[in-house]
Amino acid sequence: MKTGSIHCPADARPFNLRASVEGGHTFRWQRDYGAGEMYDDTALPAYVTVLPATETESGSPEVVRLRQSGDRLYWQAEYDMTEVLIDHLRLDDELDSITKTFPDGPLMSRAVDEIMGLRLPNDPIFPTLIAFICSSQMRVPRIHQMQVALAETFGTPVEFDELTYHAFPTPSQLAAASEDDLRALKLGYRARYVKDTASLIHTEDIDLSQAIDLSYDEAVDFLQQFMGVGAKVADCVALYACRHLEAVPVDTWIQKVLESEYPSLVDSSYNETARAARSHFGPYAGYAQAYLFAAARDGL
DNA sequence: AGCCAGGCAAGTG
DNA sequence: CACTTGCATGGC
Repeated sequence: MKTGSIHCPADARPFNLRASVEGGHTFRWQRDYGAGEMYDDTALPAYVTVLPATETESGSPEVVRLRQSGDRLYWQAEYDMTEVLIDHLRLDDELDSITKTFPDGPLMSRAVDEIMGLRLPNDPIFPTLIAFICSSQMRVPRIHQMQVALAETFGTPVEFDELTYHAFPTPSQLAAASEDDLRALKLGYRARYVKDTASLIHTEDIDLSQAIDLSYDEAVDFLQQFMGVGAKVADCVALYACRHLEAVPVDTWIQKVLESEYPSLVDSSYNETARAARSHFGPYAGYAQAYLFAAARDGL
């Protein structure tokens, strides 16, 4: 096992790992109570994820543990994860410059003050697509719980530091599950959507990574071909996995924020409201959305 | 007990 | 196109 640390570049500070991985933007990280030695000098939790085989040098799923101490991130893995983590956690994003592009407003100012350091993820597309299909009419902790159940039931086990972790299932592994198998994991009516989406991607051998190279509009159209993916879920996947930072997913929380703080942006149709929000919040509108979402959920 | 949660698909007018 | 309805589950 290798260990190492990353110091955020001066122009990319600050960083808030907890806000970034527990805020509902990614469902891939779990608190890791097995990482005893990572708790030596701090009360902050350690986290663990399993990178999909498609994202690793080895071509196999790889475990990564992470803990923050000040501006430094400590990691444990089988090989050097510096570049992978800089990419996945967007550590090169210059948050000061990004937040300066947000329009002024009392709620926005409070949100940036309180939650500064939140970074959007660059997550793998398939797990993100499934997670946000599961997100419909669900609360953040239960969405996370479903992803853990999917990984532990259908994902490839990976040994690390004498413990067993599980990668998120591949399209092939999920396509092999029956709808009843998925309902047993308490996915409810989303079970059919997950089954259909995994099966389509597997049988047609669809390359999801093309959504990164498409324009935002094209990416959203591409993503909505999948069962259970409407405008809002497509916006989430575009933002959190396809690097389209202008996407503004308008969920019930953001809808309430817009109604109270930005009423002129609200329209009866989702697409018109989201378009108005993209236009108003600028090139990093997705980041603005993330700060407003966190502020709303924190009751600011 | 009822309402709501990071909505969506299918049906109708 | 706009609007309505059914859908699983669990916490408050």
